[in-house]
Amino acid sequence: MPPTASSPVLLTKRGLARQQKLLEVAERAFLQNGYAATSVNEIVRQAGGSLGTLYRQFGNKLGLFEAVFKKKSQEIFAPFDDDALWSDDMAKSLYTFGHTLQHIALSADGVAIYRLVVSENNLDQGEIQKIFYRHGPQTAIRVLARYLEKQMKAQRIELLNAELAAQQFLEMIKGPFVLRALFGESLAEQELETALNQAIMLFLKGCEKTV
Amino acid sequence: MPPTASSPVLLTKRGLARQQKLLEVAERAFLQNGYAATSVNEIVRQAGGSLGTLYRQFGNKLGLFEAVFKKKSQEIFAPFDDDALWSDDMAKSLYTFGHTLQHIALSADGVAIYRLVVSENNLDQGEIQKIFYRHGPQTAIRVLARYLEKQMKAQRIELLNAELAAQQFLEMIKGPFVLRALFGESLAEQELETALNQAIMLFLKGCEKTV
DNA sequence: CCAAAAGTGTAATGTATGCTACACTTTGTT
DNA sequence: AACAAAGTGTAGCATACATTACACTTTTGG
Repeated sequence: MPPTASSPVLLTKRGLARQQKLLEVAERAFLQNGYAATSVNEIVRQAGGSLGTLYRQFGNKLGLFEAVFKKKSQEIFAPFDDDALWSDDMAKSLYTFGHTLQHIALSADGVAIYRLVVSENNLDQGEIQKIFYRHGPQTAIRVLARYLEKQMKAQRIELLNAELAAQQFLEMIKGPFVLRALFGESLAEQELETALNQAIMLFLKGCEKTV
Repeated sequence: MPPTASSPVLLTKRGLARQQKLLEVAERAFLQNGYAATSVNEIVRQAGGSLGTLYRQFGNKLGLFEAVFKKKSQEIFAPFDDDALWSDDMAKSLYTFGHTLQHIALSADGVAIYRLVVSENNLDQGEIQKIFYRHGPQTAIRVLARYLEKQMKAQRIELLNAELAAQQFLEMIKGPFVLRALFGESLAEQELETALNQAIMLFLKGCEKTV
């Protein structure tokens, strides 16, 4: 019987310590090797404790994965709850937002999570992935889209579709690098900078109001 | 001993037929389920013939995968050998190029191959993936980049980096949809159209020469 | 302080996998 | 015709995996 909200598992001090250690080891394993290639026995061997504890706490392998996955995707996208980056200086706002996003999306953990999302979409009929998508990228997109809509209403720019434009901006600054990051190439900071600057230039000139 | 160029396997008529059937079945299996989740025994069961034949012809599972993978990625990116799409009407050229690319990259086979590339990069130290990247996306990028460079030399546009701009254009028109396509959502033609039009608008206005 | 629950350790179960072995039949070449 | 190579079918090997079982010790709450 997997643990649920209606029948939670009571943890001792030791059990809690074990749970955290399990999550920590499991995170490293899943991010490094993916879901299928990760062995539950190996996780327990590294984390200490017992197989029974893992199964009592997480139900099964998928339960453990979900726990790791939700925790990690929330951590990764936390920086976007900050509304302080936005001003009426569009170039500056786009720069700080873009710079943050680049370094999140292209970090080791970022690409590892991306690989998980793309790889394992037959686990829960893709439900886990959709949860990630809504908590993660979609949040970032929405923040930017709202900002762009405000600038549209203020007659400073014109666009066919603000939400789409937000996605397109994101893709311009990270898209060209994700495969390379996945292949393990190290990206020069200057490359990211150039992509960001060119994206901002194209974007601002491209949608400025032509009176 | 896996078959190589220096010691090829001689095929009978029956053997050739079996090879093609094996490739056909294996392609479907790999694209659908990925590398690890595909069973060699199951492939033989569906294709007919014998396990021994498969191993004599392809050496091992990875050899079969390579054969399928190279064949399929060449097929997919074949349309870009055509130079006839390019004229000095930039909007029109970008539109036809972009439309083609969208429908290749977001097709069922396109996203399936993409998933393989992202998922299984620990097989051959990622060599297979790099081969794909150079044969596939990089070809498309280069064609567009050359065109943009020509337009730059003709003083019609200005850019920091033509190759990068080409990648960014590609990402603008396909990036927002790849995850959704991977999740199995069906994309309305009109959405793609909007993305393409907005990308062209942003791009052309964004880099036009300001005299 | 004492039952009940939680944690531990190890072993076992069942299943699926890639791959090899082998005895046999079919095919191609001289 | 005959000989070697290629194809077939089945059976089996070795291994790895998730999951369960069980006998035992530790912790917790009344």
